[in-house]
Amino acid sequence: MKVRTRKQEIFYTASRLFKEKGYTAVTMRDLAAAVGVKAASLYNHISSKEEILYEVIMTIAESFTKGIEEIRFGEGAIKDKLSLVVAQHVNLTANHPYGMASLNNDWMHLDSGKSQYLKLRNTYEQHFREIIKEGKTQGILKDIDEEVILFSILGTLRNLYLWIPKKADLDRDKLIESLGQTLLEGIEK
Amino acid sequence: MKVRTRKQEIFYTASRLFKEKGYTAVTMRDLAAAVGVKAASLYNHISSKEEILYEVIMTIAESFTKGIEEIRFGEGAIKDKLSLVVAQHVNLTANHPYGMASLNNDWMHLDSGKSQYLKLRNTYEQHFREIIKEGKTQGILKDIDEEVILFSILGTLRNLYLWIPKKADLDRDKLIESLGQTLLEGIEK
DNA sequence: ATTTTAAACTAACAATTGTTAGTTTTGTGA
DNA sequence: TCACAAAACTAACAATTGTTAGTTTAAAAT
Repeated sequence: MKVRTRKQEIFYTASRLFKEKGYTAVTMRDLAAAVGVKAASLYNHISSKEEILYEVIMTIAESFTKGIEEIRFGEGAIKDKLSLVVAQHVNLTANHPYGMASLNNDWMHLDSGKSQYLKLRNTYEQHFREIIKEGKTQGILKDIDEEVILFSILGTLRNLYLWIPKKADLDRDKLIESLGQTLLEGIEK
Repeated sequence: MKVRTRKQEIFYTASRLFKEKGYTAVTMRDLAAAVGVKAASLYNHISSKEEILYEVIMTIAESFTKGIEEIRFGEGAIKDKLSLVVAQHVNLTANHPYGMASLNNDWMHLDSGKSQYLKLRNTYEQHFREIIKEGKTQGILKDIDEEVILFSILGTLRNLYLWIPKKADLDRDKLIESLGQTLLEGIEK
């Protein structure tokens, strides 16, 4: 995440603080200090605290939904599509290591944007569900409750932001590979 | 979670609110209103807001760590132990549907209790890791990076609190069964 | 060099925060 | 019935919150 303008620096720094303490616990004075400025000065660049949250969350949420849409309607076998979903998650998380925390934990503090966000999330989950359904129809996936499959995979992927930073060593392609294997083929021999 | 005393009612109601909005965003006046009392009255039962968080989190955290310790050092095959870990997670989450949210998202707002909590969590993860290691040593588990296995399973389990309430229909034993299968054997045929 | 614009500052606001002090009500056992 | 303890209340506090107004400094454009 290359930072070009001051406004972007504010968004980025905010997302970092949001991850550490959560949106509500981060004050505008905290943020200002981290940026190296007085609280009031922030308002030369942004219009409200919530605007920051909105920007951080929606940017990522839109990428996710757009991405899975392309995967779902794209070419390729179901197994490959599932691998692509895992890969997209790893990549987006690696690109937005901080923002993912707000996406997961702070979306309820969105005001006007909350319904927008929930709509995107529902759409995302629906696309994912359809991919799984098709896999079951084709007889490629086991006959396990769809919701269990969906939330099992999604559960792991949603937590990626917590340990991707810690596992910087494990390179990205290896992670995509082994995580995909774990989630799709299981861990038992 | 049967509530017996007013104090327990406060803890329980608080954990419910904490799940909805997060610890920081819940005010003592919010909590008081939900309990049907004025904010100051809460202090006849508790000594601080943080005490509530501490109680909610530590009760559950201790159950987890104690539980996995028994599993790890108990009898039985590794595969069964892994299933037991999944089962314990489902059961504890079902028994503490709200508190799990704080355990996951609000522990950083613990003051004196934070290091205690982190110690419990590390111990938990370490026991889990050892079970996985033994599985690999015995040749029962695939040769996938331990950390990937650990956090993949744990990632899913940590999110259980978000959808167990929504899937009240899927009965508990079925959930343990299908979730265990998904996590351990994978979803591909 | 001068004007204009962008971005920092200081000071303050009204509202909200967790918490305390002191008082009144409620319920229980003697 | 009375006394006592538990638990509610009102009122207020000091600190902190997001935000605004007005001003000064720095940078860019003319």
